[in-house]
Amino acid sequence: MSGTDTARRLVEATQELLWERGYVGTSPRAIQQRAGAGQGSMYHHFGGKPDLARAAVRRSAAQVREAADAVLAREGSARERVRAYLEREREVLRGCRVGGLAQDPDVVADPELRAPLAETFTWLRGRLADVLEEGRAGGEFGPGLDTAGTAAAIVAVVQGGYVLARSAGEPGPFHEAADGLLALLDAHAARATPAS
Amino acid sequence: MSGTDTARRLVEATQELLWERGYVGTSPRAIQQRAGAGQGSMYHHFGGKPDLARAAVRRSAAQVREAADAVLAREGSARERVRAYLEREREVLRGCRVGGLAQDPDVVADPELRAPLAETFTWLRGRLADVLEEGRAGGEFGPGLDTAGTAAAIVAVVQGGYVLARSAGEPGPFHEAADGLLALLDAHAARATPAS
DNA sequence: GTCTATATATAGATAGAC
DNA sequence: GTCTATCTATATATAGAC
Repeated sequence: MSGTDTARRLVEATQELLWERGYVGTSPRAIQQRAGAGQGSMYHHFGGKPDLARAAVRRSAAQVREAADAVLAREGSARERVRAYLEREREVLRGCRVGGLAQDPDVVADPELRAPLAETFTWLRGRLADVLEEGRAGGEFGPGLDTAGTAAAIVAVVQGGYVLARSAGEPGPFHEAADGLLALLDAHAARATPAS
Repeated sequence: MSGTDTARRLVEATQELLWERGYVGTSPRAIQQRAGAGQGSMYHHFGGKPDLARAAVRRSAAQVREAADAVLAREGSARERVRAYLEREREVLRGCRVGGLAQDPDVVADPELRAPLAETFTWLRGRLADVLEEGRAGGEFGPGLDTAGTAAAIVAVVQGGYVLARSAGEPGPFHEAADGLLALLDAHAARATPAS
């Protein structure tokens, strides 16, 4: 079972390094050191860096989807669940474990590496669209709300918010963008239920 | 003058490579080959890769600001200028020359490399907020429009739209997010001038 | 200003002992 | 399963000739 444990540690170390340094910035040597595993060990369990990266990216993508679903499945209005999703984000300056990899040309060029990214964002947009649709059906938003487009905008604001925050060196811009989007969504809610 | 020309070609080659492969993925060797310059030439004009990268990032940032201002300074309503900015984007799958660098840890860790990114997005958010403010003053939007927050959301949707598009392998998600945001903004416009 | 030679470190992996 | 030795290529630069 020690072997299985080593394989798991190698994948986890790769996940961390991919998050921090991207694919091109992650070396087999760094993975081995962080996992506390030797070279022979790594090449015994995995075919090499691309093989390890594929396992790591699949796992990170699954974790991101799970974390998002945990927030979106909570009780509350659609507006409240969207707000919770936008404000759930932590460690803004670290960026997104999955979205950050889209910047790497070697990732987008490899179908097996890119697939988990595509699946994650397709799923997330659909999940958010479902939440918005529930809200619209319940009269929370006006009937004209473009649920699919709004869902795509929400996901984009989060991913772009990371870019703005990392560029600024502080998390402020992430929250400004998220709050700005929520305020726009509230205008739609106000139309459905005019203020007293 | 040949030296000046070589220096310019080195900077331009570095700009292209930073856009395509990021900082960590760009080698001095690749820069020299793309610029058609020798090693001695490169190290005569620049102190090394970080020095060259600083010049290249500053130039790319200035070009991005110039291109954005060209669109935002055009004639038309605020809504129309925001739409023009969102739809101006080309070559979506290549991403943003400036925002893409925010993913690189070596870029955000170097104050001189990160500064042009911070300046670009601070300027862009302010420029968009000004456009929205003009629209609000002219009665185009309701008085409750959060111009600064909306501006941040617009910039984030563009940067995040690139992430979604590159993840998907096709530009569709970029445009879906942009259209979704515009539709939300239109709800605010509709409140200012109720539909007949 | 540009060229070629040289130098150290790391990337990424294979081979074979244990 | 893990370890050490070894290997080729590249990253990133410096030195000094021309």
